[in-house]
Amino acid sequence: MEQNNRYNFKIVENKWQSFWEINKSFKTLLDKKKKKFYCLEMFPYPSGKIHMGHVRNYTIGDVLSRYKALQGYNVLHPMGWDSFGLPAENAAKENNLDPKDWTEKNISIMKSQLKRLGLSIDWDREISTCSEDYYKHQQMFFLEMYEKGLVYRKENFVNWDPVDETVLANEQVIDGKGWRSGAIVQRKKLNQWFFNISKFSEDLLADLDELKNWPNKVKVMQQNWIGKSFGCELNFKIEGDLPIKNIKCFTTRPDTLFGFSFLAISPDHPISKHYENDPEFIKFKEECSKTGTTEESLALAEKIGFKTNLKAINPFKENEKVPVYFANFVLMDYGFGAVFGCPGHDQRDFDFAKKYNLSIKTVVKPKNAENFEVMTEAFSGEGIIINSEFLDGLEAPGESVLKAIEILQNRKLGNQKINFRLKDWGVSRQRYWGCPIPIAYDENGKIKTIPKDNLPVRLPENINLNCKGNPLDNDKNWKTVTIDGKKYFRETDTLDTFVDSSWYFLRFCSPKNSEYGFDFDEINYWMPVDQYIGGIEHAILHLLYSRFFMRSIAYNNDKFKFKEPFEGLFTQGMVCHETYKDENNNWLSPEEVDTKEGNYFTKKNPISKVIVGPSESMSKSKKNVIDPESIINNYGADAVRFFILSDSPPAKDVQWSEQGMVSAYKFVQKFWGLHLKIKKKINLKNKDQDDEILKKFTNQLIHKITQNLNNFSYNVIIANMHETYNFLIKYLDKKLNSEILNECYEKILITFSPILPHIINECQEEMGYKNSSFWPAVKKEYLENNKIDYVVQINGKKRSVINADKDLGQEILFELVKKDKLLDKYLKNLSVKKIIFVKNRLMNILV
RNA sequence: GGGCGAAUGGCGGAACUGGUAGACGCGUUGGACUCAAAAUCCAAUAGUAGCAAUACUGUGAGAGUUCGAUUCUCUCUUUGCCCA
Repeated sequence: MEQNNRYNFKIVENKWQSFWEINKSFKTLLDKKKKKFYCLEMFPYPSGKIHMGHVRNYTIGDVLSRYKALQGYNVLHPMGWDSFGLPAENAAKENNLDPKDWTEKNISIMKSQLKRLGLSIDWDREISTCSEDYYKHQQMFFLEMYEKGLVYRKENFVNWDPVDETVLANEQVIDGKGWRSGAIVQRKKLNQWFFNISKFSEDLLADLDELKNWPNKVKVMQQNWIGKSFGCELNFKIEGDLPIKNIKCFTTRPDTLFGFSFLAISPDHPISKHYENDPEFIKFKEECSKTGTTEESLALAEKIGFKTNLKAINPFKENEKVPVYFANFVLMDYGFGAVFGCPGHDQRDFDFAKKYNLSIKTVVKPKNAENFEVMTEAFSGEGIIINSEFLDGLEAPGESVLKAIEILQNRKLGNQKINFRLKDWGVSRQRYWGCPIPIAYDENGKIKTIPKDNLPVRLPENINLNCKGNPLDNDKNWKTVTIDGKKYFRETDTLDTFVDSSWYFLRFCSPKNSEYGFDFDEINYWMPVDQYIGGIEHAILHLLYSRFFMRSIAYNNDKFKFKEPFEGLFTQGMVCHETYKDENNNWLSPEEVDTKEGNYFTKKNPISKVIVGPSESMSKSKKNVIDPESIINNYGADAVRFFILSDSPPAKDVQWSEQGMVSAYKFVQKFWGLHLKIKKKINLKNKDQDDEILKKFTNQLIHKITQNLNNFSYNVIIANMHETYNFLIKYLDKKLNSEILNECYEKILITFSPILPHIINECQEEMGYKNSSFWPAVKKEYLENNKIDYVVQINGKKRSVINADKDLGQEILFELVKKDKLLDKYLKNLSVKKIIFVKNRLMNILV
């Protein structure tokens, strides 16, 4: 029965997906004889369903994995689940479920969705961070790091949501309010666990240079985040009514000390204990605690201060004494919690000085300015030092800073110092659904590590989540533990989920190892990740934490043969869609919107108009999402893969387009038609003539696709595929040599297979191609043409194209130029002044 | 304010180390097939002038280097991201 030649993707895709699953086609084993390639995409959070961002991310990785496998690499391409985290806990609360059940259900849905994309994943290596098999190793790492002194506990300020009674991450604080409760966030001091990431500041910064296959943008972002600054530690002498002799402070601009007009210290500075009982100060501190802890919120908040009776002495001018203020814009954990105020040349200090009527001195002037004075705003640009005695005339901040430090050091008033912005990583979260911290406390609060044999510290089951504060803290039964016959209380904070994702790439190398998180033989073979692929939003935190984590577990351990976890990084753009709102300003999903002749209407109410907003990255809150599942159902995985790669380079955002999707679908259908035609032609067994044109086309195609794969120009590969179709469908009308066609077609199919694995496998099977597992080599002789289109320019303008033999000399080509009728009118009656000749390319004649 | 990028037809984008700008796709227009529509196929498609051959203009704006610049340099505009 002839099925009108239509390609049934449902049958074919299902057939090959089952084939891959049954045959474990993508299972990888350590094989030291083979060159390895570790391709990793950022693993998803199991939020319910996959979204288009996942489709794009995993398609890009899959194309690369399949290509590398065809090139003969032993490819590791695993997938897992970043499955601890707040959404599970919140969903469980709302629906009275167990976070574990909710998570596992989502995983099973998303796993089947990913399988339907036809990804070449070794599912035997699947891991899930919320499973005991995973987090028990993480607890082990925690204890090892604790032993090495890389983990510690200290009191620190956090964003506290007084309604939900929980700590909020900075990004969960929106306009100073809790993202869920809407309560005004407070600064609260809590005992927290910290990873000593700052110990590696210098190393993390310096090694960025080694990461040759990282986007420069990401390296710059990490550089800024680590924030190395060169400056000086000052020890101000203090006079006043308190038993305080000195206050330490860090500054990058000691050259502006002659503009010193106040000393600002953090409200949390140790000195504050002398004001604990002062009602005015308590009021002030309360006011300060309303400001968040982010640098941004501090920068935007109004500068307020509390004046002490202390005076700080200017180290350069012993007789000059300035007031000391507590100020809300000074953070305790940067520098020493104190900054010297130079209002003339720092905007924050300027604002503060204006408010409290402090003097504003000009000590730097722009290079070419005369009689310069700071008036309405601080001048923080480069310039020349003035009004500063021995520093006058120096270029600021270059030589002036060095000179100032030199003098301060000579006078024993300060020391050169490198300061980092990077702060230690607070990993405590007052949450249930996370990895328990393997620590307990005795009755006096003394720390007791849980013995390694007692790991894992399991999360309790059937817990009441609808309590205030941390559910683990409320579970008295779980909380108490007996170790060596003695009673202890467990740490009830769990680890930040960024810890989970800081080593999962190691776990993929040895996913089943129950003794330890990984096997050294295996990680030293597979690691580092050759190509890591994910969104730019993780440019700083996740990538920096992972780099830190690698260093910390390899600290004092020489078994690691690599240092950086990710050799290559690729950050893909987002998938965008127009946004829609109805007349009442409610977001509308694309399915609710109808379009007629360029006008948009809601489907429910065809009279009401739709307001079309800009195209933005797909997000549930704006409802501008397209569900991958229904798209795969309608068009098939191959077509979805083809479309998601087609319109934009992978590094840039891509615009979702229904028409583009349809066109991708049509391509798959058209290709099947082409395949049937080719098959017929090959069966004709016509062997009469040679076919250099087809050979040349095929070789050039392989060359182009190979290059485009190497450059992540996947959108251009899609164009190459269209070109191939356009070429072949016409070319088939000619009389062809079946053998050559067969040979070329086999190669063409291989080059298409990373993008369209299902239909290409089907074609290959139909043709009986058995040796399709190697990426075809290019025959160089076909890359260069025997005939060349020489461009002829007159005075730099293209006037004609002459098709002639390759490697022609200038004289011979010029003879051809003279015969060219198109060029007659330009050359007639004019003398040739000069000829520029580029071999095999062009001739530019100046007349 | 500082740092890093980006800007090419109606749209997404292509162009190897400076050498035919606009590949490929979408959209649009015209045509074929059809009672009709969809689908499919064919053709055209940067702008201006022209029946046409063709000519001129054209890669955010302006300058520069060069025989020749989307590509290199400088200034500016707009815009995105990161940091403050």
